[in-house]
Amino acid sequence: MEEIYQPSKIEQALQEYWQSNATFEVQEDPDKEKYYCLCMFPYPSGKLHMGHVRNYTIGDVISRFHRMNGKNVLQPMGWDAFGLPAENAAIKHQVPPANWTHENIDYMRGQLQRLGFVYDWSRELATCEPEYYRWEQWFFTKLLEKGLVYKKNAVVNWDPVDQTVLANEQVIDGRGWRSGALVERKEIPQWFMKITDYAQELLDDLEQLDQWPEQVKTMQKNWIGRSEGTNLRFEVKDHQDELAVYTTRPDTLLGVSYVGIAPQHPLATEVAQSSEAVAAFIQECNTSSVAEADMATMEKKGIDTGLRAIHPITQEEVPIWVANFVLIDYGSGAVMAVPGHDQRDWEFAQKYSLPIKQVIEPLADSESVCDLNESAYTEKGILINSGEFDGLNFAQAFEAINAALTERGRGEKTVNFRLRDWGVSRQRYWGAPIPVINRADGSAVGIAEDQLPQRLPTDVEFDGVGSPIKKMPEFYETTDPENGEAAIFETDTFDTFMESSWYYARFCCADNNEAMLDERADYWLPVDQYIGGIEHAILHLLYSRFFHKLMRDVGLLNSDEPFAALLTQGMVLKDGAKMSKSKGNTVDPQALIDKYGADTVRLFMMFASPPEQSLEWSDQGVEGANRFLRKLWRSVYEFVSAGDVSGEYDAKALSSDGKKLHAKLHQTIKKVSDDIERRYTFNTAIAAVMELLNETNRLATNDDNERLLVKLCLATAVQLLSPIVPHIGQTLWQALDNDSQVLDSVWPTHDEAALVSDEMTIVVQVNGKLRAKFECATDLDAESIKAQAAAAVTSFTEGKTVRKVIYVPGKLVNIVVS
RNA sequence: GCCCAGGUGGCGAAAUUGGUAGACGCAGGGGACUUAAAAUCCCCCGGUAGAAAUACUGUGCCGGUUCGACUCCGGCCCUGGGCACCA
Repeated sequence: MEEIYQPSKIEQALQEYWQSNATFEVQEDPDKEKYYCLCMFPYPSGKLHMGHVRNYTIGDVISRFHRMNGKNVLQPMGWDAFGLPAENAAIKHQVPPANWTHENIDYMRGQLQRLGFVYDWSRELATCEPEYYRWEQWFFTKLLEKGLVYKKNAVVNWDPVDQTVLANEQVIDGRGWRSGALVERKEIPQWFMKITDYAQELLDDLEQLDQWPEQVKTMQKNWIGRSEGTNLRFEVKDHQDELAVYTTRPDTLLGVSYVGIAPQHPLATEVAQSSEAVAAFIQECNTSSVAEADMATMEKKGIDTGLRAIHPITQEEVPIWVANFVLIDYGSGAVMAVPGHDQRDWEFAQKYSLPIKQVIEPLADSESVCDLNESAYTEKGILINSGEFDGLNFAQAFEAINAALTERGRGEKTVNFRLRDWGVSRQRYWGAPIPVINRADGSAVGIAEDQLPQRLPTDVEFDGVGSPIKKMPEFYETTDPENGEAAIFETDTFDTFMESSWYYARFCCADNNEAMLDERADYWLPVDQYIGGIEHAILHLLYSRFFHKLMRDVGLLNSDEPFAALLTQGMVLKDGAKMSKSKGNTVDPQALIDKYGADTVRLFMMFASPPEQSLEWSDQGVEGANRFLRKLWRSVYEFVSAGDVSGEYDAKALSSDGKKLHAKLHQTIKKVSDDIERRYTFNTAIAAVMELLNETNRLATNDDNERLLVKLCLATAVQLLSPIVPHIGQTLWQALDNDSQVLDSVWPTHDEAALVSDEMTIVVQVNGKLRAKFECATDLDAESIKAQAAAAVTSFTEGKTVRKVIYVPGKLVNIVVS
């Protein structure tokens, strides 16, 4: 073995060995316990960033760990290859998006291999390949047949100068990012997936996901937003249409003083035809971005339509206002406003001098006060000023008012979801073509299975203004398959979340050109461990869960959920800010790999913080990680140089220090196993091995029995670290007499008997403050321990009365005095 | 604005079930080795007072529960993630 640790001399050879031996190519084996470990696949943006390195190191460590624990481990890798950045790069560098994407994939694949990640490359896929997206197109036509997708109008950000649709991120301060023109809202026909049909199941099944972080489940639950309330319909004075609203607070119905409708509401559109003021207001509302965050923070404004709604209970007339904060996509696009008991309604009423009426008073035992001059009273309470409903509490009023509305035919109890259907149409080029034919009459039909894939042309002129395929008659011109009349292929492409919603399943059978999925999917799924950024907590993970249920219901799968366990990693920061090109604070992983080797980079990533927290980049921390690896190498080198020993040691014959090290070894095995498998706290696992190595090096011995102990400690340290630092792990494992792949070795198990100590430390507190500690025999009785504790702190208890003595067995005694 | 996290030494962090706050590492200080440097090894290292023993104090802020709170509860401040066309 070499005296000095030189990663450049060991890493490449091992990577080539893993590659050429297809170390991580796996087959379905019903006799072995399977373990499917998956990291969120990367968008091929050019080169790996630190977030990728962190994500894939975590996945590689977990995969290697479970492999050493005897499981049939699948760890695949692919490319989320469609998306906006390829189009931007195409404009900037005058290169077609497909070429740019493929070059990036080739470069990044090499980087992943250079980091020592072991994937089953035989399953590699890229979503921009027709072999992949054809199945997505096929699946979409199946859903179309089943009525689970439909077309409707929806608003987009429209750049009037570039004549193009903008993504939310392309709208900067209300203006198009390239043209600088004020963005307009524009309604265009788009395809939607009926995720709302699955809202209840998506909510209910969160309960099965006991290995998901609570915060992610809470976010999804709130996103789905199930509420129980009332659908009610106001008559509109001198008008034939009814105005439907949804409310979760029917108990406040008698406090309604106006009704708010969205600017896009049909009633608003109608009034605008005869009212210039209303038309102008709606026009103003149509020059804001469609992003909800912008909607929620903008100044609340409105205008009276002049129309009057008839209150369903009192028959009073209340004004109908167009309000910019009412969302057309939520509920019915209209709200009943109760300024007394809703803060937003209250502010709006204050601004426009609308009546504020109290209909709820605080419960008798409530500490809150109702002062409608200050703010709305939003808590639930007892009804007042509500006629026959006076005196009822929330639950009683909820039932009584619903009953009254039902009796009058003006409303009913209902369940509502905040979740909206998923719009999947994008007016962009670099995506999977939506596989439909649009007929002249506006109807659409799915492309027949034998005509798929509907290929995206890749030899295109790309000028960035609109999608090239929208200007290519040779792409879109076709005929109606039923009557032969002229028709056109859809030129919109899919939202890229479509591709990332099912790739995890395709990895199970990526080579199947006859079907989207086959029986192998049921062997591997669900994914046992999914790992990715917290920023995907809602959209990607919810869409994937939805897609899984769709695939199940089309008969492609037999499980309900795609990901059994989820680990959400935090961001990589530098100087307290997220590493990003725009902030100019990125660190190129490649330069570090070249300087220190892959193991150092992997070790630093895992040691700097636990995976769910953000990770603060530190050049000195990387240096420290490298220093530890050199120390590990030197420890093994010095041991090996001093001559080999073989056999097993006799634990009973060890010195006192030897016995302590023997106990430390088993504590470390126990802790590291638990830290990796259950807690995912790789940082504390590494710290534990550091402690073991420090103690091992401290045991100076020439005794052969103790040298055997040292050898086992070193070999175990190497083995426990090998999932994290596989190159040095393999090299040192061999140096310590093991003629095998450490990856094929059996993960060590601890001996419970070795953990039992005959001494323990008792902490003594007086009134909860630490005052003394002492060592005693483990089997000493409680009374003796209390007595010894009392004797140790007499200077603090003298002259005082002992009120209480608390003894936490094996840990501490707290003496309460006064 | 709404939903979800996080806040502990000079820095990254640890404390797993309410029981010794700061493990492990980085930076810094002192020492050993060396002609010298690097590398390596040893010691110190939250703050205040003290020669020291030790005492007081300390986990974003204010309050509460408890024998005991980084940990639980209420209120606030700040930072980050998401908000449906970035991925």
